[in-house]
Amino acid sequence: MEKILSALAEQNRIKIIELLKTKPLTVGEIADKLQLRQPQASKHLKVLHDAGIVEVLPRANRRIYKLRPEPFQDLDAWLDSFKSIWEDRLDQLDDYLNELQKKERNNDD
Amino acid sequence: MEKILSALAEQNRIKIIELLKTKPLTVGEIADKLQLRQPQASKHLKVLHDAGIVEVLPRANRRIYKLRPEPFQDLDAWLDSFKSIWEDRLDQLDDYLNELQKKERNNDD
DNA sequence: CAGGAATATTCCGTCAAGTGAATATTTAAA
DNA sequence: TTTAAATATTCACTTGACGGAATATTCCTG
Repeated sequence: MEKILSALAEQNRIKIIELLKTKPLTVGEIADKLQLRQPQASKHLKVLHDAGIVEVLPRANRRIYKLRPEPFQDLDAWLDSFKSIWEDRLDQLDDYLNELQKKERNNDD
Repeated sequence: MEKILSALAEQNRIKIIELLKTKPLTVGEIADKLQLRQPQASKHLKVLHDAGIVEVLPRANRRIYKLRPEPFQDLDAWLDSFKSIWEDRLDQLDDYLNELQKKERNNDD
């Protein structure tokens, strides 16, 4: 999970994947649309590629980059495990405070 | 989105929020469970707090940290906007390749 | 009010990541 | 086979983030 999150935790790369959300694009097109120099675009795409977030389709001397669904599905599944916190978090806090008080009472013995 | 992702993109902080998923905890408890020194725990919690991922409840000289649901909801909503890629991405690629070929044919004129 | 527990902050050193510029690589085309 | 286009890689530089150690702060308790 850290690898995916790290790869996504950068402004330019966020913009890149939001671009690719619409459709696959070549390096040059990405650099153009985001006002990036070509080497920077390639570097960011390499980070995304190493994290498995994009894949490459060579086509002549172009490289078409497109999103891979897996990391997004992984993230989604991971996030699911946090969904409980916006359902029953008040109960959790109550439980915890009660527990704390119990400990403190025990210490008084 | 970058702020949230950056805050989450670190192993120790991932572990912290996974701990807090169960219930709120104090700094000392978090440091204990994760084998972190207290200052490091405090620092990571500060990063999470600055990103709005956790909130603090002072209770005497303890600080109880708990997850805030909002950033997770935000992330979830953001991820939703990518769901299409694992539904109709093949069509997208087809479209794109057709488009590319059309451009190339035009260049031949 | 002195002492101790819990937590936060600061300082320092190190290392990873980002940018820019230059260059290498690959492929198509003349 | 030389040239040009598209992309990747390397190098040098700078900055930000992390860890460790020490210290400051806050609050409770005797």
